[in-house]
Amino acid sequence: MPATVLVVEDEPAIQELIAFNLRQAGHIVLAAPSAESAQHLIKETLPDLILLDWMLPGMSGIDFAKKLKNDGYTKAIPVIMLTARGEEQDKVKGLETGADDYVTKPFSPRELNARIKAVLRRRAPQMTDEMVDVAGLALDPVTHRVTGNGAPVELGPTEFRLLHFLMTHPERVHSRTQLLDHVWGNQVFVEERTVDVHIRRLRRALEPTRHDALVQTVRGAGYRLSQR
Amino acid sequence: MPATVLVVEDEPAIQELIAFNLRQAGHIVLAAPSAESAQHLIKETLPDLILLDWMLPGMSGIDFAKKLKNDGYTKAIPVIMLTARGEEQDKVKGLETGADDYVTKPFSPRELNARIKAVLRRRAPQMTDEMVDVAGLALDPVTHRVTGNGAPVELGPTEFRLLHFLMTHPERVHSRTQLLDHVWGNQVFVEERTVDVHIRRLRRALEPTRHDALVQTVRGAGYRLSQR
DNA sequence: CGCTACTGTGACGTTTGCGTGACATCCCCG
DNA sequence: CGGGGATGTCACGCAAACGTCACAGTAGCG
Repeated sequence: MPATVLVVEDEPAIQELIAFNLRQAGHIVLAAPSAESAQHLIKETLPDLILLDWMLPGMSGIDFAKKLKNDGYTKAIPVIMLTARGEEQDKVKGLETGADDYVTKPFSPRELNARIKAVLRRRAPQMTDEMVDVAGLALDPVTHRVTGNGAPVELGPTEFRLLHFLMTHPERVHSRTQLLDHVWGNQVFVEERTVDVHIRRLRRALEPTRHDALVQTVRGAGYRLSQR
Repeated sequence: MPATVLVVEDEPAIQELIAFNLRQAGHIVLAAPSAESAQHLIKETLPDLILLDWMLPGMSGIDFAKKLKNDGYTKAIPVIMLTARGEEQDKVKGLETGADDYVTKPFSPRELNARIKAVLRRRAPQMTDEMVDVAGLALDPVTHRVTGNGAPVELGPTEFRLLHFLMTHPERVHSRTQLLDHVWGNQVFVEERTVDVHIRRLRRALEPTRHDALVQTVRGAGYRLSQR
């Protein structure tokens, strides 16, 4: 899970250290030496997380966090405070301002990464998890099981997501592009023909119970899941 | 009797205080500062109990409780309200919304723990302390013993909690993240792959009685305890 | 009836996720 | 303080899953 992280830190040495570790962990790192430059970057790039130094020149980290809160950003963007001392008072203050967590310097890279992961995890959206049933074909996102007239159906992860999407949007024709967006995620680049192959694999898995007929091809347009 | 408790409280100081006491009492604590984040956590982790602040930013505790009731959650998950004043009116309102108990701030840790114990006992007699049995694999939380077809099974503490959680939530697929939340508690920061290793150790311990086949891998999703 | 554009299908090389053993560290108890 | 169990992390290897291609098959149209 690569994330875009904005590091607001005036000390170049620490800045570099943090950035290096984050990049090692696969994150995309944006750096801002001051609160002012940070504000611009936030508006422009909407990072997934902000690492905010407790002490900043001009405007203190705590004031900056308050400002972010007023602007409505902290609701969307988690903030982790970096503080030099581990005093309880600082912790409480930091959390009061809307920070989601805090880390005391010096910190280990592992701890920082772990906390970042944990904070991001809390914000991650989730998909609907209700059972879907179409013409005897049943899919349960919770148990991750698919049955055709009661008999178990074996599917790979991608086939599962593909079927889930089709079943939650039946009758409607989906272009290959749309399917790539919804099933693969719009950040990935894969050939459109890849969809064909997965449709094929899905159909094959549904063959034993004749449910493969539900997956219909609409020439020149895409695919559709019929309800009958 | 360890239980998973979700604390919905926006005040960090009180949040910390409650969490500390609950962990002392052996509970696993999940924290949410707002109603929104709480909703996500509830769906993800299905806590055994919810401690709900009366006053919350954005949505009041009472509204949130109503929402939970409409979603059908309060039938399964007990709710204890935290209210600042002990006025009779609040109590009535709170209980009307489906809360199972209420505690007035400030409260003593002892009182809170007692009420938690009472609510869990009253509301969910089968949940925490009862024996669990799945396909000849029996786990007794009270004696802390596990047997496969009568033969004793040796487990470490973590493996025991892991198996207990899986057995009390069978069939359902749990992501590594969810397992970390439930079995480890979200205050610890460990790698997700650690779950794999403990699954491995659990399987090895269950091998002699062939019960290791119950612990199934769902590629790209997580793990599941099959009932067959 | 034949041409063309589009889709089905099998095969193949690559990637990714998971299982597994080994190792370092921590913590408890003697 | 030292020894042993429990735990977290790492590295390696394998197998499932994936994406892509080539070619066969089919539908639609003039």
